[in-house]
Formats: sequence, C-alpha cells, structure tokens
Amino acid sequence: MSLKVYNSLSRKKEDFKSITEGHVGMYVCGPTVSGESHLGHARPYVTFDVIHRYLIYLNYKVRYVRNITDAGHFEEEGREAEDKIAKKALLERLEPMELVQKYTNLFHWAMNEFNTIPPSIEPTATGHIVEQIVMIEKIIKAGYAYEANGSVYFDVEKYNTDFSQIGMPYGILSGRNLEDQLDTTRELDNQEEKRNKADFALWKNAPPEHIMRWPSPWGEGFPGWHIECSAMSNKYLGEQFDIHGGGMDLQFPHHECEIAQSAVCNHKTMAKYWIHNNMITINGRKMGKSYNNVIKLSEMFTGEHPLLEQAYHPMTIRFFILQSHYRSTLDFGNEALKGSEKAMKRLWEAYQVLLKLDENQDTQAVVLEGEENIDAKVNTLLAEFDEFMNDDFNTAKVLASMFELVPIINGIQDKHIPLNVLKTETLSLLKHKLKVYIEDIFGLKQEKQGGDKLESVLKLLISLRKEAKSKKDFVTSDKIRNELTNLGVLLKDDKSGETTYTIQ
RNA sequence: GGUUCUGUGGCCGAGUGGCUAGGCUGAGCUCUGCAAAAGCUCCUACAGCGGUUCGAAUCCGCUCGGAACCUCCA
Repeated sequence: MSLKVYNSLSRKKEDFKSITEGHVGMYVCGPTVSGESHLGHARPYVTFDVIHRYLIYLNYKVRYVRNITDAGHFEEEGREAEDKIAKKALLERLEPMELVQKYTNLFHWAMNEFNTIPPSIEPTATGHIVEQIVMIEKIIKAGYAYEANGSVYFDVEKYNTDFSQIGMPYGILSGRNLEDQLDTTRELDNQEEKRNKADFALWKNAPPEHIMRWPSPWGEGFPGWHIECSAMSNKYLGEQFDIHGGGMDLQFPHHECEIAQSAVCNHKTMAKYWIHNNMITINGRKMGKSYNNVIKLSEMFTGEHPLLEQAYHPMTIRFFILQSHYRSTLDFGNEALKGSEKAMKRLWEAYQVLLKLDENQDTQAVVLEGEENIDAKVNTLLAEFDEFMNDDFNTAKVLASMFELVPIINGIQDKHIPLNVLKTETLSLLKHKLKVYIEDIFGLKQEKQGGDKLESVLKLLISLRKEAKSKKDFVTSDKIRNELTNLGVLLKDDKSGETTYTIQ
C-alpha cells in the first residue's frame, strides 16, 4: 500500500506521487518571530516533523524548507502600552533585528526540545527582499498588480477573471468565491489605496516612523506577508514542488494569496499537495494571541502558568500531539496532558524492556494454549504501522497498535508469556520496527538522566536494600525505598527479583 | 451574514455502513513482606429527532450545541 495524503486543494485523500522520483520538496510556513512561540505553534512543527521523518523512512530525499517571518510591522509582546512613551526614545526600543533574533533563538530552542529535525533550509524574509521585489515586478509587468502611494497591491479581481478560465480561480484552496468575499470583507484601515477590498499588499510604503524599511522601485518600504513564501519557495524548491504545509488558519488568505502570486509568475499551482494541520484548542477555543489564551512553550516546560497544574516535558507534548490525527482539533487540558505523560512513560518503559529481551534465551518453555497466535498477532500489528501511516499519517492508530504490543512485551518480561511464543524473526522485527517508529519516525526520546555516577550510586543503594530484604530487615529496605521516592527515584521490584529504577 | 468543519464513555481521542480502537482515570483480582510496577477482568459512548438500509456512531434530512476562516495568526 502506498502513501495517501489528504490534499486540502482537492479535499480528498490522494495517492502521493512526488514530482521527481525519489525526491520530495516540502515547504512549511514557519513562525512570525515577533513573539514567543506558544503551545499552538507546537502542532504544525511536530506534525510536519513526523511527515518529514516518515518521508525519509520511505526513502525519499527530502528538501524541507521552513521560513522565518522576520519582516513586517512588529510589536514585541506586551510592549504596545510602553510604545507611546518610548516613541521618542528610539534607543530604548529593541532594535528590530534584535527582537527577531531573540525570538528566533527561542523558537529554535523549543524546536530542539521537541526533538524536531531542523529544516534543510530556513530562509528569512529579510534575507530575501531582493527576490520578493523581483517577483513583485514580475507581477506588475504581467498586469496583476498596481502601485498606489508607494505601496503595491495585487489585483485580485483581474486575477480571478483571467485565471478562472484555466481552472485556478481565486479561492481555489479555501473554497470561497470572490463575490462572497467582496460583500463580507470587513472595513479596514488604509483601504482607500486599494482598487478592491479583496486586494492584498505585495509591498507596503513605510511611514517615517517605521523602523524596518528597504529601498525598492516604489520607494522605501517593506514586503507584504504573503509574497515571502511565494518568493522563497520558488527560489529553493522551484516553480512547482510537492508539499506545502501549514496551519489551517493560514489557508485563507495566506496560502490563497501565495497560490495567486505564484500562478501569475509561473502559470501553475505552486504545490501539488497542500497539507494543513488543525488547531490546538483550549476550552474548545483556538489558542491564539487575539483570544488571550496562549500558554507559551517555555511556560509549558516549567509549569508556570495559571492554567497549568504542573510542568510538561516536551516529549509529553510531542506524544500528546501524536495521539490525535493532525487534521482534528486537539483540546488542551491538564488531565489530557497528564494522561499523555503516563502513556508515554508506559510505552517507553515497555520499549526499554523489549530491547533487553534476549532472542537466544530458553527455547524450551511450553507454549500454552491460546498463546500460539501471539506471534501472528504481533506480526499483524507491526505490519499495520506502515498501513496506518500511509493512510494520511495516522499516528494515533499506530500508537494504539503499539499499546496492544505493550502487554505482550511486559507479559514476556513477567514470564506470563514465554519468550519463544515469538519466532526469532518476529522478535527482531518487533525490536527493529519499534525502534524505527518510536525513535526515528515519531521522534520520541528520553534522556538518560543522572549519568553514570548516579547510576552506580543507585546500584549500590539497590544492592544494600536487597541485602536488607534478604535478612527481612524491612525497616531498612523500606527506608531506602521511601527516601528515594521522596527524591523522585522510583524503585520497582520485578518478578525475577531484580530491581530497576526510574527518575521522575 | 458568507464559507467550511465538528459534536464519541469521567477526561483526551481513533474509527466512518456490520469486526474490542487506544491512552488516562475509576473498581476488582493476581503477583508482592508491604508498596510500586506489571498482568488479567470490568464499568461508563457514539448530541437529539426522523429517514435510507437486512444492518448506522458511520450515509441523508431537520433541530440543538461547539469551532475555524472571512483581520494578524500555526
């Protein structure tokens, strides 16, 4: 079975076939670095990280481009009120590139915490002003943009009229028609420069106080938001590439505008497959600045936020995201996150147990009735991993299958189930497939905490406790265990008399 | 108002015409010196009302509720 992806453009699941065999070009809209990333931002970058990893698993050579939007009009978070005071003292304000750097660094830090593979190219809007200007000139020349007072606007109506004839009307992606929009678009500032309410800016004239500005054929100004993605994707991935991704909230107008701009320049839809992730919600509502309900990633990791009952590890959040399908909304909640934390732990521990199972150990054990089909069951579950991922990256189903394997693994460890119910090939396939899926595709990891020294110290304590236990000195043995528990080290006695530990 | 999506058990969340999703929580049991962990078993579902069908959580209609987009947004 081959990979199927849901294409927002056709609103159908389609067979994935890359434009160039063996290669995939993928562009994902990156963050606007005018503020710190919040939980909502984790969704697309984890989702597309998994897609990226899965494509690699399928042996594609992937060029993954994710931009940094660092141009436009920026206000630092929470600075708006201050701004009036600081207006005359420019030096007191953060230099725009300083601000951009600060939040870019924070973004990279968070992405690293999430164990995402960095994109192949991470272009910035400010680094591609020239490309954007060239593209705007091309659009003007083609007759689909006009200048007004040093700003340049895209002529949506003309585009729609002409490109509808070749099956690419404005609104093709979001499924809306232009007439509706003309009636419903809200009144905004500076609309008088536009010929039409639906037109959008390609270049904005910079008012004197605007700090970020670049010279252009139309005077000093800054690029519009949409043009950067068209310019940069075109530069690094060509006129048409395989996947364009981003949050569903970018579908309109951002991606719609991208399509229009690129279509004027290249006469084709820029991307073959459009993949959109759904939103993370909080109390059923999209997490977003304008709703005032954001929890920043740094707050998630430390637990310092009124809505958080505790800190959540980046891997817990990653797991949480993987437990749902990327096209469904995912509702934040402490209970849900705690559930993910436990589940992740359970899965990981079973995985560790599995890795230690020795395929050469006793083959004499008697396989009981009802156990002879376990081997087949394991093979079926493992085969389904690929099947589920191929069905539009259904990570939730893969995880469910993994959890069906967990009791089998633990059962073998506890010796309820003899190891030899699994064929040698099955066991090694199980190990291999879980490693590939858990670590390589899902990108889950768990740092070895404490290091070697702590490990030897704990081993010592464990052996002392074992000694005490053998003398039935439960006061001492319980003291060791309880004190360690207080320190966040949990001891577990397994069936064979061995004791293992986990650090919280 | 327009466009689109959605409503699953205490919580999160798969599924989408017939087959146990899964995780977390809760209850019981087994194991254990006691715990923890693990294993086993169980409970609580498909918003409501109609229709199509041999059969619907799944398709259709209506009602009610929720959301996203139409402004910056992941």
